[in-house]
Amino acid sequence: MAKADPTKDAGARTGSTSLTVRKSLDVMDSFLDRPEGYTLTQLAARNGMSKATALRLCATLEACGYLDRDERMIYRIGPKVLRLAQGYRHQFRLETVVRPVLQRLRDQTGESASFYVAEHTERVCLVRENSRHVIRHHLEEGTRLPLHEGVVGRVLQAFQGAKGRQFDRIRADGVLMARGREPHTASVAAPVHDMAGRLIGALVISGPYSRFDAGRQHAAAALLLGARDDIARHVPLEGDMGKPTALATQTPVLSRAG
Amino acid sequence: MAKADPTKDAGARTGSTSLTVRKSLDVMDSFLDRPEGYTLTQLAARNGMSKATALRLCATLEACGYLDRDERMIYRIGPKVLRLAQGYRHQFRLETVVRPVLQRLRDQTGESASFYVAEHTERVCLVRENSRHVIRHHLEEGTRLPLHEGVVGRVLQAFQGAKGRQFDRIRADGVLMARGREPHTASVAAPVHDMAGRLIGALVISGPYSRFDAGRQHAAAALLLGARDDIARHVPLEGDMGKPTALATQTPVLSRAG
DNA sequence: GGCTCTTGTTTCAAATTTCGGAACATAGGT
DNA sequence: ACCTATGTTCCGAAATTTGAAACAAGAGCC
Repeated sequence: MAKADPTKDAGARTGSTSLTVRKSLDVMDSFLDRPEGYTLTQLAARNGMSKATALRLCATLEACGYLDRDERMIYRIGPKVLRLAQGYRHQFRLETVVRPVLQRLRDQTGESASFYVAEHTERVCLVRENSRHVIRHHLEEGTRLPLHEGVVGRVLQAFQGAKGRQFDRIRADGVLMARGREPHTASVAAPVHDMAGRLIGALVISGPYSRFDAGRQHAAAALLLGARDDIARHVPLEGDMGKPTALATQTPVLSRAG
Repeated sequence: MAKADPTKDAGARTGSTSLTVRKSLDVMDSFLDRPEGYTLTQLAARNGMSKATALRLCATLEACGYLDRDERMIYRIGPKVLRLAQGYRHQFRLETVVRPVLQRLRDQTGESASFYVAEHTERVCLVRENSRHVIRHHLEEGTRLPLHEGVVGRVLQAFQGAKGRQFDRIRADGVLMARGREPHTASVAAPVHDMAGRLIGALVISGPYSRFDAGRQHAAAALLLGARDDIARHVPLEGDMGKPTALATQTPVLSRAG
């Protein structure tokens, strides 16, 4: 290679990663900003490589269906991506993406983290990771509570479009921090939407007010927003895999190879 | 490299393609058969490479979001694919995928090729490539005809679920070859579905019966099936980009880069 | 026409990067 | 405790990747 890239080791944590493959994936990523497509020269310039290199990478991506070229020589995202996305949707289960996020939230805050979905006039706790403290806000997965009660309830109602100054405020803030439904508790909740903006459910962190004070609530709120985006990034559009509730009820995936 | 792969030049037509990148894409392709995921050893075995190599490739794909690894170390399709598919849908226009296919069909058969969609009680000729012969079946794009007339009309009705022995037969055959709506013409038509099985429209090849005889019709029918699959592979699921008709009416895409 | 500027493509030798075997760490199963 | 399976790291040999430059082909302009 000609130039020594100072960011070369930035991407490699453990083991090592293939430089060539990384470049080809960077090329693919270019299309996130600009789905309309690029000409070869544009791609080469954007990713800082010679036209010769860009051509070879693009030719490979095109041969495998990951890129497509129209009659004007414009590179576009190829149809193979559609098939992969289909496969993704097929294996997708909300729980498997939500649970690791909740575990991280619980470890970061020390308090209990849960994910709720609205169902008719109730809200269901689909996934939950309880705090490890002895004194904790404890609840079992599957618990159903009235939709109009509690911090999560208000958040879900707000982002279902409920009217009123209280809900306007929640929508404006994007998060809700408040004393909980039960005494001595405090909760921080935020809605989760898919990439198309449809409401999926809500994340909550709950703990005893004596420990989970205003300062920690604010810290939790920031973490919550990151977690929300992380989940949103994994949720496919559409309801062609059933209702969110059904997702958690599906049978476990993973089978052995053949 | 250790082993000399005899299929090495098979994928490289012009210029050359990157072997490393191709391998990494082969890894991605593995997930089309098995969206539930693979363990590292499975992937290495399936693609005939050492675990060390598979690990390096997968690590790169994972670092870029194209693969994901759950707590059991199972590799799955990553969320980046979702975002790319979203970009694909955004730039997708039915016409840009249909027209090249029609051009190829016209060049292969010598006759006129068109793509129709059903709309209420009519069928609309969205895209058309007329034969280059002086004697030809000629029609302009945008022409609207009654849904109940002609070879295409019967095909569209059949795959919209119309009842009757005539339509059962068409559904069973998958193609319809017959004398056309007008005298001295013959047509071969086949339906086009998306990957979820929803009817998109129909492809037709039409010509003067004196030239477009039974033999050539059969040849055309085979080509039609290939073209149908080719289109289907490019059409995203859902109607979240509007009705098919709207797709052709959209303003041209392609703009300059910045 | 002739000229220029752009784009996409091919070639080639230098050298960086990839490759796989083997050794290692860890976990699970018997 | 043993044994097997997995995922991971290391290393030198070897082949691949790389960019510059030259080439072909258009588009635009004077």
